[in-house]
Amino acid sequence: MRLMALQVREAGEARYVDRERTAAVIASMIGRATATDVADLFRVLADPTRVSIIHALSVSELCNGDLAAVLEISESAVSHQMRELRLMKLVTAEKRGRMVYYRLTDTHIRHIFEDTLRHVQEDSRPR
Amino acid sequence: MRLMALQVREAGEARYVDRERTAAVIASMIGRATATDVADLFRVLADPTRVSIIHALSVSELCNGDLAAVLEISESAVSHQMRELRLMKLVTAEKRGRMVYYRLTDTHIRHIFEDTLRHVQEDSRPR
DNA sequence: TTGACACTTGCGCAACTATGCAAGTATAAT
DNA sequence: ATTATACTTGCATAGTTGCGCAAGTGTCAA
Repeated sequence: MRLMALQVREAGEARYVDRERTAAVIASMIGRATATDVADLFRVLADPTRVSIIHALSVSELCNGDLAAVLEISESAVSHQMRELRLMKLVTAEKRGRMVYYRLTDTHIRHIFEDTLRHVQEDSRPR
Repeated sequence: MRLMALQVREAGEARYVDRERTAAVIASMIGRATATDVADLFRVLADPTRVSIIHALSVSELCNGDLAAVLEISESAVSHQMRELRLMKLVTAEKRGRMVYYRLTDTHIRHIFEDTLRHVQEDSRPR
């Protein structure tokens, strides 16, 4: 015998809610902190400049000046972004002489990135 | 025999560039349009509210009001975000009566999302 | 030492984003 | 018809972001 509780609208309730469905959702809900952590991670990848930087570094380690030259943007812009990428642990910086060499941190973020790049390139093929 | 062109600094050049390394990077460079496409995709996932919405929809299809109740945010906020998610093809909307039911579009974005959520939850375990 | 080079950083601002509010549309109930 | 419900949307605004500029730090050369 199955419980029939499809839609019990209680009097005085502010808005209609499907209790059966929402109960399951609420049970497996992620916290606001977790949602923010996930969002922060994606946010680092959500800028064309950083996307280009990450792609370039997936080919070779590069110093700040190399990145600026390759991407044709200012060294300041690169430096600002590298700070963010370092803070979010997506790259590591190694100082050699007066240059700073950047390298991708070996995490699965790298795979997510390459995955998505491939996906986007496939999608825009038949255009 | 291997070409030795490690670092040829030309006089009057604005800034030092490692030509050997940058040549390889430039050859496989992605265009600005592609970088923007990738960034846009990540940008949709780069907000805690949208992260929560996507997670909720990965459990069950839900209408606007259900989402507002479950996430404890306004219906307006949900609606604004759903517009974006629809535009970016992450969800599909189906109108039934006066409700609009949202469902995740079945793409690999879904996998990227679940992958990353798992990753973040692992990372924050030993805290 | 003095100077050039490679990079970083604080400030500021233009551009963008998330969402509340209030008005609007579509559907259903009365 | 009127009214309630479920959702959407334009506008306004507080908050955020990317990066130019100019000054600052550390390293090497002369």
